[in-house]
Amino acid sequence: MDKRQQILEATAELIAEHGLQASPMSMVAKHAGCGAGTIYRYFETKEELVRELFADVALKVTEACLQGYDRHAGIKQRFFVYWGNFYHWMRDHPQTRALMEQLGSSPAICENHRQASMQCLQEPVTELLEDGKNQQLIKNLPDEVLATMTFGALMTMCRKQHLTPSTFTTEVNADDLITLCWDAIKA
Amino acid sequence: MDKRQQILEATAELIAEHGLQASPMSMVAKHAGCGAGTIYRYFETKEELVRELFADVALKVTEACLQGYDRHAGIKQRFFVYWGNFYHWMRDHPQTRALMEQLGSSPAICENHRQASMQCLQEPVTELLEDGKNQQLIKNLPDEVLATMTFGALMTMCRKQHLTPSTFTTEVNADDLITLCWDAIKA
DNA sequence: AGAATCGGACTGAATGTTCATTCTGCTCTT
DNA sequence: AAGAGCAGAATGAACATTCAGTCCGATTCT
Repeated sequence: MDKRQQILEATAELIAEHGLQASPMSMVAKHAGCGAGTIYRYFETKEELVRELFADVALKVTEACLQGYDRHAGIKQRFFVYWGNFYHWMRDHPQTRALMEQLGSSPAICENHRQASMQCLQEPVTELLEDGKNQQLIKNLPDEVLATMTFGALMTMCRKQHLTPSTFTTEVNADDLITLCWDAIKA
Repeated sequence: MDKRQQILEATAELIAEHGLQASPMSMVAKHAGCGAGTIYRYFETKEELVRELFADVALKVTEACLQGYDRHAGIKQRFFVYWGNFYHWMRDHPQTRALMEQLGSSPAICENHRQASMQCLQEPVTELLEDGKNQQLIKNLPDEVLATMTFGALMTMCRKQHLTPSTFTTEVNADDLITLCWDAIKA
């Protein structure tokens, strides 16, 4: 029974559901099954709690994205595996998605910490894009541009599907989405 | 000297800079050059203020997107004009962008109000996409998918350029971005 | 062994702060 | 001098954080 982990999980659930500003420490405590003071044995402040949570989540997502990812496979296949994993994870874990979005643009986390936490997520993509550009399979634009556009497109799709599923009359096919992204960046 | 407008503008500036939860009414009042009580002559609650602000901003963005947009021009040209306008506006008005993102996923605005406010922004895009699909120029996927992916990609690019301009070593060319999006959705 | 003591982990009421909102009275305008 | 419009202090609720004490397993003492 790892209290620290329990607190992180409780915080994740609450923020995903109610948003950061509507998740008081007292509620986090109740959700985690501990007293309010206990949280402060593990985290200096609410801000630190949130920062650690963000890092924790970024790590989990990275892990998910790399499931079955073979650094030495073809460019296109790697692209589909990585972003397919990303999309599925985000679609199936709306909690994580909401969390990353809440915290991704919240003044509660400074830009440096955010960058650091997301580093691991970016790294494989950068490598992939560089390889692709060398093989002239991918447009010759900065990695950050290609990565950001793909990330943004998929993330936004997941958000929309979660928040207003009613706007999508038919089932959305994951492969169609990744293909869209691939067509966008391919040379 | 329209007080109501001044209050809306002050709110916009503060939320864009500090975020919603860090923009107390007292600060809004100071920024707008009025007393705290005065705000309540124009808006019932903070929530209503924020809701109106969102609607106001969505309208302004729509207007910007339609600059020089000709409903009867070719599909590709319409696409470039509309999303080019969108991108430039969002890039050059980080305040508006931040606002739309803050309020776009804030529990402070209910999903219905959000939908209603964004209606006007979606409408021309839907028409464009339908026409494009009829002419077989555009992938046969639901409008919402195509629109959401484009919107998400560009919006995220603007955010990233604003928050961490340092990640972009070279100047980002707007046309490259729209081309990316066009390649994504074209048949 | 059993009693006595210690000390770290934990609790939740208390504290002080920050806000949204209200209210009292002031200031123009007519 | 009446009334609309406004300012800003006052109010009360919500919250992050603190703290005085409780609990319990381990350690030392008899």
